[in-house]
Amino acid sequence: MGRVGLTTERLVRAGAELADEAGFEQVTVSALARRFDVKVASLYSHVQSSQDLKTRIALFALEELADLAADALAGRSGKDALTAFADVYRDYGREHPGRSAAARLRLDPETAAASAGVRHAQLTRAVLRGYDLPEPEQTHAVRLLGSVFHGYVSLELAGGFSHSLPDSEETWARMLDALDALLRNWPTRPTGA
Amino acid sequence: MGRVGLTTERLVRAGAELADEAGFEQVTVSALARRFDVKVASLYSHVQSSQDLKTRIALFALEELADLAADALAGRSGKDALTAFADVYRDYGREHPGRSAAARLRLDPETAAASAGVRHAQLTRAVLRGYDLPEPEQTHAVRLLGSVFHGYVSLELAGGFSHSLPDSEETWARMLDALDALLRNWPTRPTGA
DNA sequence: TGTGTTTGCCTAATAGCTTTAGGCAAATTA
DNA sequence: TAATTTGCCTAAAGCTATTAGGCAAACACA
Repeated sequence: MGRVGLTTERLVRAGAELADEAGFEQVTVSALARRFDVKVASLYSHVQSSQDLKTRIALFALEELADLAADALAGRSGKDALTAFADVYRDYGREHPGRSAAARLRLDPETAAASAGVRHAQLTRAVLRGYDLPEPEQTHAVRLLGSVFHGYVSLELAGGFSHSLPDSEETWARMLDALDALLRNWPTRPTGA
Repeated sequence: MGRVGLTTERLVRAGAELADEAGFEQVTVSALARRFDVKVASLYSHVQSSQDLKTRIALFALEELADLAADALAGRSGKDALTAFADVYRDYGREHPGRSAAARLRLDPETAAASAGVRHAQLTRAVLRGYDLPEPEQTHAVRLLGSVFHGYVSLELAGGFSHSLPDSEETWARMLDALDALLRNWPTRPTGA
C-alpha cells in the first residue's frame, strides 16, 4: 500500500530490461506493472499509453547506443573507427537484444527528428571523414552503412546466421574488410562494364 | 448464416492484403473475422492461433518474393542480375509493405529451414555466380547482400530516407553501383594500411 | 508541528483480442 | 434419402489497454 516510487524514468529503464529478458514484444504496461508489483492503472500517471512507453524505450535505447558509439569513436579513425563503430551496434544487439529491437521501432517523423537517431547519422559521418568522400556520395555511404548494420544485427538476432558455416564472427570481420575496401575505393560513376 | 467458404489459403491471402493496407501489426484474428463478416471463433478451424496466422502470412510472403526474384533473375547476370534482384526486394517493400514486414517476421529455426528463405539464399548465390567469388567469401557476400537489402527496405519503409536529400532513389542506384564494384573487387585479405 | 495541497497508487468499469468447448445445420457421401 | 462430416455459431474465460474517480501518503509552508 506504500508508494513504490514510480517514475517515467524508472519505468523506461525497467521496460528496457524487460525487453532484453523477454523480448521487446513482451513489453507491455501490464507486464511492467507486475514487475513493480503495482496495479496496471498506476502506470498511466507516468506514461501516456502503451505506445508512449514503447517509444520512450526506443528513444532511451537510441540515446544509449549513440553514447556508446561516440565513446568508441573517440581517438580512432579510418578502418579502426569503422570497426569500432560497427562493433558497437553488433555488440549492443547481442548484449541487449530487446533494447536493440526497440531502437528499430518505427517512430513518427517528428519524434524521429528529435531523437538520437540524428546523432547516429552524424557519428556515421564522422567515421566517413577518414575516407574522404564528396557529397552526395557521403550521404549514400551513410545510408549504406546504416542499412548494413541495421540489417546484419537484425538478421543475426533472428538467428539467420546460426547453425551454418562459416561463423557469423568471420562474416562480420570480412564484411568490415569489404566495406573498408569499398569506402577507400568508392566508385565515382556507374563503373563501365 | 450461410457458409462463407473460409480456407486457410483464403485467410492467409486476406491477411496479406490486410497487412499491406493497415500494417502487419494490425493483422489479427479478429480483424480478419471482421473482414469475412464471420465470428472470430470460426477462424480457429482454419488457423491454429494468431501466431500461426502470422507465420503463414510470413511464409506466403517469402514464397511470393522468392518467385519474383527467380523471375527477375532469369536470363540476367552480372550487375544486371544484381540490380534486378535488388529491385525486387525494394519494389516489394514499397508495393507490399505489410507482406514485406511479414517476410521479416522472426521464425523459429525449423520453420525457417523449411521456408522459402532457403531459396532466397540460393538465388543470392546465383547472383554472385557472375562475380566468381571463392568460398567462404561467397557466403560472406550472400550475408552482406542480405543485410543491405533487408536493412535498406526496412529503413526506407520506416521513413528513414524521406524528407532528406539526396533522393532515396539516387542512393539506391549508387549503392548498387558500389556493391557491384565491391563484388568485382572483393578484397582477399585484411587489405594492409 | 499542524494544515493544506499535491500527487501517487488504488478500485471500478469498459472495450478489444485470443482461445477453448460444445452445438446445430449445411454440405458431402453412401 | 439417411448418415456423416464439417463449417460457422454461441458462450465463456482470460489477458491487455485505457479512463474516471477516490483516498491517503508525501510535501510545502506557516
